[in-house]
Amino acid sequence: MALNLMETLKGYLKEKGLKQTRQREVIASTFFKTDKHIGIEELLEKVKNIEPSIGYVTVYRTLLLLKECGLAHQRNFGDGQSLFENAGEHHDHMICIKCGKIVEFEDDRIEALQEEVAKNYHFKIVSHRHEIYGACSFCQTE
Amino acid sequence: MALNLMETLKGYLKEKGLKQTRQREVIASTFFKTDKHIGIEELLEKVKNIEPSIGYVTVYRTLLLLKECGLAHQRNFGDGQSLFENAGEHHDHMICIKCGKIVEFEDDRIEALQEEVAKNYHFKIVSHRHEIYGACSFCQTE
DNA sequence: TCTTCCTTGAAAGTTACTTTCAATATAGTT
DNA sequence: AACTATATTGAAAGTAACTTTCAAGGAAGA
Ligand SMILES: [Mn+2]
Ligand SMILES: [Mn+2]
Ligand SMILES: [Zn+2]
Ligand SMILES: [Zn+2]
Repeated sequence: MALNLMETLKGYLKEKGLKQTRQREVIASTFFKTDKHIGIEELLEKVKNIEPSIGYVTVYRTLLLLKECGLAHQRNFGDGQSLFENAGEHHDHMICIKCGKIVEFEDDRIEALQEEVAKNYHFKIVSHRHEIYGACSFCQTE
Repeated sequence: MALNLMETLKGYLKEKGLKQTRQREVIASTFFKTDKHIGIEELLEKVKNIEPSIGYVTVYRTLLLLKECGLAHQRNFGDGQSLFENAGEHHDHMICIKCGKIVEFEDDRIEALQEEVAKNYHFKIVSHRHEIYGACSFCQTE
């Protein structure tokens, strides 16, 4: 999988006249191996273990690049910082306001009703976000 | 309506040992008269027409106060700044990414399905946000 | 190898708040 | 009305999380 993703990235770079670099290789491959929602600083810590000279800005720019070529999604769950995740099937999120746990969900019935609502207002959907905030199963017994 | 709202605010102030001031009166009454989603700067401009000496910070703090006593909701539609609106029936939003128009919607079926999803994950809902981004009816003919 | 254009990291800049602080304004008590 | 304790205000300073700038260094086609 990660190999495929890297190939996709390389194809995009070539197509846009951009260059392959050690930094992009390290940052992207580390990101592709991550299976959760990760912030810039946190990803920076990981890549620094491999290549200590890499800076915040390069991680930031590489994540924007991955987003641009459709390999990453940027999320904002209200705590002020962006989290990135590997692109995949569409889904929405439930966020625990006590422990920060993020649970992904997807419900085709909700998606369909959403389409219906938009249609009623002659509104053409480009994207959406549906976030549920509350207490996860572990955090309910205070 | 606005009178009732002002009374509610005054009750809250008294209850918390806070004070009634000319600034709070002007800011709150101006806000209560606003029927759209309004930013701090924009509300500041309005109140300055009545009381030019009022500053940004007082508007900011008063909006937090209104939020605290349940008379205002704070929204973030992704453009970086907060918008406030008078509290009322729960609803979600569709935001036009071309002209910025905000359309409110509410669908009990979606709300119910959302409850169902949360229940499946043993997740206790505290709040949620469901935002649809796209083109409003006016902005579809580019 | 040459040369052009891209990339990098540090530092500076930006935005939208958020906090601090000294002066001033409430409002309950004489 | 005067007194007093506490809250409020506005200007200015501080913060957080990016975002842009720029000079030095690194790809990659010729
Ligand atoms: Mn996700
Ligand atoms: Mn609304
Ligand atoms: Zn939790
Ligand atoms: Zn529009």
